[in-house]
Amino acid sequence: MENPSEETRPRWQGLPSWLLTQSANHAHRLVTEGFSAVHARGYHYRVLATLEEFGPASQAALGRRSGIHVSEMVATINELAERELVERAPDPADRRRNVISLTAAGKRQLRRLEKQLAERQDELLAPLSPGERERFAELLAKLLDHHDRRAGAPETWPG
Amino acid sequence: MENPSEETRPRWQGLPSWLLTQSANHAHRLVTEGFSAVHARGYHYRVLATLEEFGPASQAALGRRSGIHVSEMVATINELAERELVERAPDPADRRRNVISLTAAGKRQLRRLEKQLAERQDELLAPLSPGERERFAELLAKLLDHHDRRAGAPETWPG
DNA sequence: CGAATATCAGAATCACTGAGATAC
DNA sequence: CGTATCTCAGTGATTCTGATATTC
Repeated sequence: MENPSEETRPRWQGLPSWLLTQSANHAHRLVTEGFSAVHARGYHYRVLATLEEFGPASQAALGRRSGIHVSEMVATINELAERELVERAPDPADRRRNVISLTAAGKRQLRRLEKQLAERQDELLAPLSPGERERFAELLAKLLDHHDRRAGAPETWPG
Repeated sequence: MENPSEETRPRWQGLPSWLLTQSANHAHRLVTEGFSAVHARGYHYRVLATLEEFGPASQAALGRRSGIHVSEMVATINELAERELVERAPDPADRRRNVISLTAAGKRQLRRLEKQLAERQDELLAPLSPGERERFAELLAKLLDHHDRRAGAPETWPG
């Protein structure tokens, strides 16, 4: 009964939704590994990148721009501030707010994270030719564009 | 500061790993919704489909074939048995084991689940032409095949 | 004895909800 | 007053690990 080389493939393994979610698991794992190699997680990268792109901002604004839930943002900023990768200062113009800004060390960490990210993309796409990679990204973008229009993007990622 | 139409797209939104994980979230959501429309979850489908495909089996064998963890299997079979979609009987030949088998009601439920699944695949792939859908599945299969060889498939899915 | 089976309890991760205090 | 911000506690879903008892 316990045949080690199982006879058939379960029927669902050809379904697009299965292929997609399984591939995404691999992608998630690769990226998470890359981040944790420099002692970070996905939220750290997203906050640092958003800060570099849009400049200093309140935690709420950062959350909107990076797609991170406000209550997650608190913990994320705690972690980044503790390592002095960002600075958290009260906003003199609006005392409800903290102004979060990128430090020099934060910028250096962002460079490391981007290096990891690039390497892991390459690892993820290893079996595909350059043409296939392009086609793959196009198809995914088309799919995502369609579904994001029908329901605001949920925004999940390695953590 | 809180411009409602945000200026630029964050840089990571073009990354294959991002596109893939976001698309997978949509796929996961669609399939989960489909299953819950008939009061089921992914594990239920997988167990029922595996039973139909391979016949009655112990919980451990079912787990290996469907990629469900043994300890998850207990709860899953509890849920299915309570609704009489499967039968759980002690194995006279090996008293450690339960023999799980599909009931007529379970087979009917499996048909409903497969109908949902087909519909949701279609919804997922809506923006793609038939040719694109084929190409998409090929690329995903190629990716998955590569990575599954390097690390035994983790097997996650709607639940 | 070691290995397999079924069960249960608990940990880790992830994203969210809800409530509170403060400030606009 | 209603709304926004920051914080924290807790929920629910998901997937493991570990421990136990039983049987092979």
